[in-house]
Amino acid sequence: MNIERYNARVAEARWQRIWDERGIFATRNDDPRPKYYVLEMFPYPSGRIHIGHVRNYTMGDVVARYKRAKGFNVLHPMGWDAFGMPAENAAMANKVHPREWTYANIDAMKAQLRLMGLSLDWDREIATCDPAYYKHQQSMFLDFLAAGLVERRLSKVNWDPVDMTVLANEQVIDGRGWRSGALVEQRELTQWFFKITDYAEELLTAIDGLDRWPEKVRIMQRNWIGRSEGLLFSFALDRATTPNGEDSLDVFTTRHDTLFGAKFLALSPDHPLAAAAAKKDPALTGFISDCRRTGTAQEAIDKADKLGFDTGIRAVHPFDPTWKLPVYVANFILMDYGTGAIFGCPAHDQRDLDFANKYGLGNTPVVCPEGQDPSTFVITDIAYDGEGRMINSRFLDGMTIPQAQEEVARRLETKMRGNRPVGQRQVQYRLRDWGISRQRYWGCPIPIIHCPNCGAVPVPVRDLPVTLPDDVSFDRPGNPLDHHPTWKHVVCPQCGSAARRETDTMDTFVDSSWYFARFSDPWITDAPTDRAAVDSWLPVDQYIGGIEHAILHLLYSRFFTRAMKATGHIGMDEPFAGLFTQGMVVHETYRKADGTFASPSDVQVTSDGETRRVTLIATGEPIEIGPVEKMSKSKRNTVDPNEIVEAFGADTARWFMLSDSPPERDVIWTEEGVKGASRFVQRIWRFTAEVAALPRAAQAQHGKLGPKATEIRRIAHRALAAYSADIEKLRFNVGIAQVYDLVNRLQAELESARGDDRKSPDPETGAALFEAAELLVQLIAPVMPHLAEACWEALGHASLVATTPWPEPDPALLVEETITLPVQVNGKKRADVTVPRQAGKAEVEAAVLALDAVKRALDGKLPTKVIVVPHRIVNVVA
RNA sequence: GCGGACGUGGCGAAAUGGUAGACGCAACGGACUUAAAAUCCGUUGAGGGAGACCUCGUGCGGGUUCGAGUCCCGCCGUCCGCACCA
Repeated sequence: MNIERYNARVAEARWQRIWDERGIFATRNDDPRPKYYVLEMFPYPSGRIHIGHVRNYTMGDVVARYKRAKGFNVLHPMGWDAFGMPAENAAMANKVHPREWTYANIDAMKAQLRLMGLSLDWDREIATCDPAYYKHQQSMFLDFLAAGLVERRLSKVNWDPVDMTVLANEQVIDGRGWRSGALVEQRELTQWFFKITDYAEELLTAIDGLDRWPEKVRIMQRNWIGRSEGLLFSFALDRATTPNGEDSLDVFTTRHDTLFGAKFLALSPDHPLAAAAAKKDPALTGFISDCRRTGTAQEAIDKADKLGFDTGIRAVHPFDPTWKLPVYVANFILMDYGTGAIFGCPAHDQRDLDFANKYGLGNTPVVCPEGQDPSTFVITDIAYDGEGRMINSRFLDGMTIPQAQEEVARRLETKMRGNRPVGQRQVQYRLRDWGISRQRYWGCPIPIIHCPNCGAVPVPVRDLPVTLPDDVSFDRPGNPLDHHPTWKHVVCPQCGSAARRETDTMDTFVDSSWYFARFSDPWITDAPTDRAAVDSWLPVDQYIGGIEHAILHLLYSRFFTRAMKATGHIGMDEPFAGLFTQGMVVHETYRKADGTFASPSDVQVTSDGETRRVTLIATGEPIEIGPVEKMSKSKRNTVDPNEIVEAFGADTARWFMLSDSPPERDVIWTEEGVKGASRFVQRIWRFTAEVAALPRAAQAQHGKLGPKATEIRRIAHRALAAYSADIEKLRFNVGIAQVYDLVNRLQAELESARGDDRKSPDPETGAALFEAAELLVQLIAPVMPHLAEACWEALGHASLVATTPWPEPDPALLVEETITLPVQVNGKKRADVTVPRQAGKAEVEAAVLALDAVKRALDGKLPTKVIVVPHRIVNVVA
């Protein structure tokens, strides 16, 4: 029999067209079946899809297709995170308008995505740069403003001098802009902030409920929020020493137990008291500006010495009015954590110790480790931050750290200075409010008008959206909206006087903080969400994306969902019930003799026995194989999804993406692996065609099937059960191994049924193989949907496998009457024993002890114990 | 510094405390073919043995257990995140 090779290119186009024509992936909100919302993080329209997108969307698509077959009403939408700086950079470089550039990219990428055969509901496609989308973002901004969740304040900001914009703290990596890589400067600007810190505690505690999130991400979020409990208290200052008669200084500490080990106080260089003191002391002014210079450079922070400047101010110890402490300005104190001032206890904090040693301030240990003699406990270069008992601490002596903390807190809370207590317990967070103002054109305009009389006035809702002007120039750096001749000149909606439009746009992280909600009903025009739709679809059941969004995007989305709830746009707190972070696609690097890199598509890999050799196709030049690395333009180790689809088909790419590595781990893209997947495509096609041609008995009469047919059915149904469980758990690589194994076994059954003379199997076996082939096709359908349709058709079906319910394994086939157990003697495997499934312990034991191999292993010794783990293993102990 | 993950054949990897290495890749041997491609069959952790089999083996050292890749303690190594957070 001559079976034509499966032509992926022709078949894939055909089935994509058929799916399209029948509209089978369009999702209805009024579908009564249980919902399932699967979402992959939407892409930035950079121009071409990356192989990493292929991995991401394949995973989502497998889940979507599987859940659809399982009877769920599946929402699987796609959109575009379409605002952002690359569009402006392109505008500057190529004189193309950001809108044109963006939409051209969207068109190109959409065409690429379509080639992947993803079961997406394109009717719900959204782009965040569409006024129909950002209109609602503006209205929610105003709602948040009204609800007190937005604030405008003068703030020191991270200024990226290359991109000429403000960056969130999270966008500053090692002191450099996350996109430009430029050294970030500090500037003071008036900025809009979302008050995410109002939700710090809730965002933290709710992490406990995110039980389908990776533990890694949950920990990262916890650390980012950075809760710590401590004591806020004030030192009295010796007014004779302060610049303007200031009489107290607030500090925050988590180690109030060490108060009797205090040797100094330290202020941030940005602290108001430091500024006041600097006005009277030029040397201090110089010191402070030195601190600012080293402040942002990345390595400087690691290696910078602890530097301080004695202000001459003296503070009074809260438990001893005669005990005076020097107040320094120190370069390692952060203004935006706590109060921007600390007390230093050198014996029990390494930074304080470094500082004290440098300035000769000494140290007094106040916590002595258990078992150590306090009189010999001395601190020199290494601070002690472990547990122990209090020493040298007057009324605290002998207490544990928690006891001492409690005692100090209690005393300072009850001690009054003036009409307020000296201290109070406080919770501090590292999390800071989210500054969203960006001095860019290609973003969502902030709907505010600045009026000289009325201040910052919201744009009336009837005037939304505030749209971006089209006629902008990118000839000079800075914000084109600000340069625009007319756009910002408006009248105040309240008093009618000449006013100025806010020219800042929103951080693009705002755009991506609610798109998942918009997909629930992207058509509604008078509100961001339809409450019935959004509350029925959300939370997203399975969200899939890269680990790089573990903090920012996910935390912002969690905040935004709460803010939307507070303003009536959604009915829940958490947007993503299940989260999966997939690994990257990595590739070998190829380095030419001249040190430059060669692209995988320009080289040929050959293997002569032991060693793999790589040569440049064009010249035959030998190439050095470098380490496997993240794909990047600079290393040229990228592969183009289009080329892969062209050469092998989307199904092959999809299959390979999931087959080689666990999905959370990086997968190495190899030409050999892709070819292996491609071979398997042909193998399934051939097997299915062969089975379709077999004579087969009519269905049913399973009850009296012969052993051969029963075994075939058993193989198939077991694979079905195991595979389904693997897909449920997103263990795609293991599931795929099941499929390989299934085909191997079925092929072997087919060959053995044919016998040496290549005769056709009997009709009963043919029917069993046919059923097995049907199951096989259904199993592969989520991963290789086009091939599955083609095979399904070859098996004689007029229906689409994409709309066929997921098969259920026959429970009777999952158990056998006899089972084979491994037998161990003293923990080493010596034999197998086959016993009836229902065999009791005694029966199994007798069978095992009768085995020759067991007798031999026992070597005449008597067994002292026989452990029978039912259906698992037997261990004979002698 | 703090936090986390990981360490299994030549490679990617499997393995509810229960037969370590499923499955794939690569490699080797063979079949088919004038030949190649494609396909199919076999071998493939290390060592020993003609063979049935035996010994060793999951980074290192201990421990718990009838039984440990898996659990506990202590090291070593690699990767990731955060980082002067009081």
